[in-house]
Amino acid sequence: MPTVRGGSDRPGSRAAVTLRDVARKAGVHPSTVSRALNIRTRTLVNMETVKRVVEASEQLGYQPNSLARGLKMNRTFTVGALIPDLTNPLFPPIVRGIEERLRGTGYTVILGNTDNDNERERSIVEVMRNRRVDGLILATASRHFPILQELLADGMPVVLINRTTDDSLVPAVTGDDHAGVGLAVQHLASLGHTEIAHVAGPQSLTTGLVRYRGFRSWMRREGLTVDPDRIVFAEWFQEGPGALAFRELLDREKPFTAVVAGNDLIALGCYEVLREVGLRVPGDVSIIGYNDIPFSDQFDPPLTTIRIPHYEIGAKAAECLLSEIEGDRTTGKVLRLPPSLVDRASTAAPSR
Amino acid sequence: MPTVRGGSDRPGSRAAVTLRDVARKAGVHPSTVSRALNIRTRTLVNMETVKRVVEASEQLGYQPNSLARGLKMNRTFTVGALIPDLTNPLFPPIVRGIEERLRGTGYTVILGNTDNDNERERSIVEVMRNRRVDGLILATASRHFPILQELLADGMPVVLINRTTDDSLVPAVTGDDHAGVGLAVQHLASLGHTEIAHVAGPQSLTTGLVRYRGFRSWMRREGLTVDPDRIVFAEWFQEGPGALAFRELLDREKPFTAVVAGNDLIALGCYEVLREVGLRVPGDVSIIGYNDIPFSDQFDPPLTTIRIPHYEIGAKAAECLLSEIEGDRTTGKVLRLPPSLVDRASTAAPSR
DNA sequence: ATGAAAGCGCTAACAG
DNA sequence: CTGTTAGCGCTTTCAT
Repeated sequence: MPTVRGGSDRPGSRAAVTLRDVARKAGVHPSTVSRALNIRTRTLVNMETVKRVVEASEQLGYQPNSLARGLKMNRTFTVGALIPDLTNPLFPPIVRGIEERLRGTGYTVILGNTDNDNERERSIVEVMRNRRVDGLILATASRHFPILQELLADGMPVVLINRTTDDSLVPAVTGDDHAGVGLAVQHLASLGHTEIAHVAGPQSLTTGLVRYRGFRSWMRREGLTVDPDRIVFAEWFQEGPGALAFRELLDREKPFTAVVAGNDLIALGCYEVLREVGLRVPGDVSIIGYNDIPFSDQFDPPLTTIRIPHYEIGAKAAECLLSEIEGDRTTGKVLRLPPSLVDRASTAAPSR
Repeated sequence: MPTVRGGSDRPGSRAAVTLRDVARKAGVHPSTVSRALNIRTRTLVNMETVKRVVEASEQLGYQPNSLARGLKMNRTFTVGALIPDLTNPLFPPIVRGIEERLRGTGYTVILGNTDNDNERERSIVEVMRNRRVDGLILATASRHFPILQELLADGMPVVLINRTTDDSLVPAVTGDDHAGVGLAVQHLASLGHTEIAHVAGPQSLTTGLVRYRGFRSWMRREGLTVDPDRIVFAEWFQEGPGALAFRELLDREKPFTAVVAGNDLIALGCYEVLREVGLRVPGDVSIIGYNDIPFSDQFDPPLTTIRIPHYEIGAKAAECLLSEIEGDRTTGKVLRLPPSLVDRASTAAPSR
C-alpha cells in the first residue's frame, strides 16, 4: 500500500503542491512551469504563458521544493557558519552581518557552535557536509584547525573570520587587531602614560597572539619600554582568568599606570581585582579593553575600549564566500577592517 | 555534453561519493548499503555484510546526501527557529538550548531574524517552507502573528516560546512571568517598600502585558495600592524608551521608593534618568529588572533582577517540537519554567 | 516556444 | 537476507 505521494506524510500535513500540479492547472508541461518560474530562464518562454503559470502557481500557493532543486542542481544554497559560541557577545552581530548580506540571495545559513572543541568541530563539519552546504564561514579563532586542509582539498569554498592561515591561501576577513592595539597604546601614551602593562589573551588564539605582538611593537614605536615584567597572559578570554593574570601582575610589584587588556572581559577581571585592593579606575590605573561588547558603556566605570566592526566583518565574509562559491576563487584575499577607539571613562592621565 | 554526474560541479570540488560507489566497492546492491548504513534497518542485513559495507563506506569517505534522503523521505531533519533579533541578549542562550537539545538527534536548526517585522516574518516563513523544515519554533513575542493559523492549517508542527495563543491550542514554553513579577514585588515588599512603581514594557508584546498584569495582581495580593499614577509604559523594551517613560513617571511627582522595571534595559533607562536628577540607587530608589541579561552584574550598581531560564526554555521547546514532529500532537501543552530572584545591589530598604 | 525524457541520490515496497 | 523496481520534485538537455 504505497503512500499517496512519496514519503510518509506528517499526520495532518497536506501534500505539498508540486510543479506538476501547477502545470496541470496552467495547461502546460512541468518543464515549462520550471522555466517560467525561474527568473534566469523566464525569457525562454512566451510572456502569455508566463503569466498563466505565475497565476496558477499563486492560486495553488506553490512553494518550490528546494531539496529537489538542490538535488538536481547539486547546490543547496545553504552556507554553514562555524562559531565558537553564540552566547559570546562577539558573534551575534557577526552572524547577523552574514545573514543580512545573504538575505535576498536565496542563501540560508546554518549555524554550528564549536565551543572551540575539536571533536565538536569535526562533527559539525560532518553535518554540514551531509547537508551539502555550498560554502563555509569559519569564525573559530583557534589557530589549529586540522579539518581546514581537508575542506580545501575537497574544493569547499571557505572564508575565515578573525583568523588567517599561515600561508594565507584562504580568503579571510578580520578586524585589524594590530592597528587596534596601536590605537590603544597611542591613546594611553598620549594621555601621558609610560609604564603600560598588558594582560594578554591566550596565545593559542590568533586574536590573543596578534594583540600581544601588536602591543610590543606599538610600545616600541611609541618609544616606550616593553618590560616582560609588565606582561601577563590570561588563560582564557574571560573575567576570571583575566583577574587571575592581573593579580599575578600586581604581585610582581613592578609599577604601572595603565593596562591594555586583551579584551573587554579581561578588562572586567582587572576591574574586579582593583576593587578588591582598593585602587580606583582610572584614578590609580587606567584600563583599556578590546571589542566594545554590549553594555561596556554600563560598566563601572564605563570602559574605554577598541571597537571592532563585527557586523561588517560578517557581512564582508558572506560577500566573499558568495563570490568564492560563484567561482571567483580569489585565493588569499585577506580583508582587514579598521577598528576605532571608544573613549569612555576608564582611562585618564596618570596621577602625579 | 552532459556533466559527469548530474548538476554542475563546483570547480575543484570532487564529485561526491554516492551509495552506488559504496555498493560497487562492497559488492552489493545499493539498497543493501542503504539498509546497512541506516541504524534503523541495519538489523535486516547480515552482520558480515554490514561490516563489509561500513568498511567500504569509510574507505571512500562516504557522506550520505541528506537532500536526496530528505526528498525521498519527505523529511528534512531541519527545524526553523524564528527569533526577533539575535543581537538581543535574550536569544543566544535560547538558541543554544535548542541546538544542544537537538544535537545528536540528526536535526539541524536554521535561524531567522524577524526584527518583529511582519514583512520579514512572512518572507522567512516562506524560506523555511521552501526548505521543508519539519517544524518551527517561534520565539517572536509579538502578540499578533497572522501566519500562525496558516502554519497550523498546513499541519506544520509549531512550538511557541515566550508566548501562548489565546486559545492555547499550540504548545508553548515560556518563563513564568506572572510568578517572576511576584518574586519582584514580594522582594520589594519584604524590604519594606509600599509605594512601588512599574515601568511596564510595550503592551503589544505578551511579555509586556503579562508582567503588567502580574504587577497589579501581586501588588494587591501584598495588600499594596495599585496607583495608576505610579505606572508608566515604555514604548519599547529598551533603554531610551525606558528612560523616557521613567521621566514621565518622575514628572507626575507621585512619590515612590521602588520601581519594578519591565526588563533590564528599561531598568538601565531608569538608572540613567536617576543619575541625571541626582538620585541614588538604591539609596533613594530601589530598581529591580527582569531577565538577568549578561553583564547586569557589572552595571552600576549591579542590578537586582529576575532570572529567566533561557537556555532551558530553548531546550524544552526543542524537545517539545521533536515530539510534535514524531506525531505526538500534544495540543496545548503549555510549559512555564520557574524564574528566580537574583539579589544584587540595586535594591535596599527604603530610607526614612 | 514548448514537450519529452532522463536523472540527481536516496529509501521503501515487493519479490525472491 | 538481498536484489529489483519505482519514484520523491525538480532542472536540463534534446528534439520538435
